[in-house]
This record gives sequence, structure tokens and C-alpha cells, in this order.
Amino acid sequence: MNLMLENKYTRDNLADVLRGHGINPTHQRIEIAHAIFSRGEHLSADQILALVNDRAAETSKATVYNTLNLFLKTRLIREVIVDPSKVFYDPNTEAHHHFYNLDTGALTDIDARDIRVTGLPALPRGMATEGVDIIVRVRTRAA
Amino acid sequence: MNLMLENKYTRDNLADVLRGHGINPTHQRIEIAHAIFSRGEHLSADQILALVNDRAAETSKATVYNTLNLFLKTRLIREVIVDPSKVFYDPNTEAHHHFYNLDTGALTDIDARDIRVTGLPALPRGMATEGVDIIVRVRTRAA
DNA sequence: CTTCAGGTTAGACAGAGTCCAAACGTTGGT
DNA sequence: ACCAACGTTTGGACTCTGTCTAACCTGAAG
Repeated sequence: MNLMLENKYTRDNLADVLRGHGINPTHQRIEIAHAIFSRGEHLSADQILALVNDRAAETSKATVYNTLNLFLKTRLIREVIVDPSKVFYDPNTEAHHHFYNLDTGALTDIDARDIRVTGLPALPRGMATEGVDIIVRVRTRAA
Repeated sequence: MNLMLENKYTRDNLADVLRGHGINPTHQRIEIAHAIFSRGEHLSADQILALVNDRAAETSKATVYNTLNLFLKTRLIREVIVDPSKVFYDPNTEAHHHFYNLDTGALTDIDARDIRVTGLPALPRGMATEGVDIIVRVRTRAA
């Protein structure tokens, strides 16, 4: 199956994905999408900025933020709020939760398929659930 | 029972609480503790700064941050990370989770007693759980 | 060609939080 | 009463993330 995956995130395919979400696939947007999707990791805005400008300075900070917010609004990516100092952007929009390693900062996915949460109280009147996030904070144990 | 509670958060009682956590109860620390505990709400650092300096400017920004971090380290309070732009400080250190209203910013507690989460994968080797946070993001439904 | 809308940009700006060296205030010892 | 020493507080400078603005490109349509 690696054969099937190896070309999944070509610039061409990403352009189609963007169009599918109603986004005009510009050069910068494709590069940003490529940075996020091709490694499937949780990246912060400045990591993305650094990746995109790795070979040559091509994309400004403003564009990175504009684009990330555009991707968020069109639900192409999600944001993960676990670190008080910065937001992580998550290419995985399937239902899932996170391990967050407080020592290393590493963020790893937990598939939501097997997870059941019982005992949540009813929502206050006039409220609608937008999502349930579970964050398991862990530490690298000494010894 | 209101009779029993009404004097719970006097300066004297708070000084004892601080001492009980190994904290030297200075004037500023007591005022900050008072601001947080007497209303039992989730406050941000700058709300606390404003409350403490309401009558007269007595406490600097640096001291508020120093003190909040000290309270965190001694587990007198907890931090709640739901808003990308600022941290909320939570006087409730009992096991509990949160509703977060994305429209109003209101943060309300969910008692953890009735909640069960099943299906969480085993922790990676050498990891210890520090805590599990569940955040239910809600919106005020239009109409 | 020109027009125009959408996209990009640099740099100024705003807000949260940290850092630092100086000043302050208690405490204990003499 | 004085001094030394320690812990605490402080203003202000600083860093960092993220937003805003006004100018500037670019490419499609007339």
C-alpha cells in the first residue's frame, strides 16, 4: 500500500483538494498545504513558515496566518490548543483526541473510534455542541 | 450552610491555606488568592491584576505572574488551556472538566465524578499520566 | 490595453507572558 | 538599635504569537 500512498500529496493532488474545499489553489497555499499534509504532523505556525521558506523565502508571515485561518474555516485542518504559548495545526480532521507530552511537547493522536465518554451532563438550553476534545497530558517518567 | 461558608475566604484563612502549601503568605499573595478563591470563577491573569488593583494600585504585573506560577507549582490552583490567546486559572483542583462557550468565552465546570472514559489506549512505555482534560466546546445556537 | 477583484506582502502594531537588576521589607544576630 | 542576608516585589525592557493595514501584484474579463 505504500505504492498507493507515495504520490498522495503531490502539488497537483493538493490543488484538487483545495478546489474541493472552495479554495483557489495559489502557489503559496499549495506549499503551505504540502508542508502540513505531507508530514502529517502537528505543526505550529512558525514551524510551517520555516518549512515553506526552507529553500527560498517565498511566503510571508501574514500569508501563512491568512492561509491557516482559511484552512481552518473550510475545515481542511483543525487547531489543537494544548500549549498556552502557541496553536498547533492538525491535518487530521477525523474524530480523534490527543496525548500531549508535557516534557517533550510531542503531540500524538488517539483514534476516537474506540472511545466512549459517559456521564456528560445535558447541554444548557440553547447550546449546541461544537466538539469534544480529550487531552491526556503525560510526562516522561524519570527512571 | 451559607452560614458556614460566608467566612471561608477571609485573609486569615487564606494565609493558613498558603502556609499549608508551603507558601510564605505575603500581602500580595493573599490578595491574589482572595481574588481567585472568593469568586470561584475562571479568571485570566489580567483580570486578576485588575481585581487586585481595583481599589489602589498595589501589585505589579510581574508579581501576579510570579504568584500564579507559584500557586500552580504548589497545586493550589490549575490552569485551563482552551483559548489560544490566554490562560485561565481555576481555583477548583478537584477532578473536573469544562464546557467552553466559543461565543461568549464562558467556562463552566463539569463534575468528573459521573464521567467515565473507556477505550483509551495504554500509555507508551515510560510515560506517566499527569491528567485527562475533557473540553466540550459549545456554541450559543442562533434562534 | 485597462479595470478590477482576489491574493500577497512588509512592517507596524497589540497583547500575553518573561526577564532583569534595583529596591524593598523581614528576620535574626550582635 | 543596628546591620547583614534573604526572600519578595517592582518597573520597564524584552520576546513571541498573532493581527492589521495599506500598498502592491497578477491574471481574467471587457
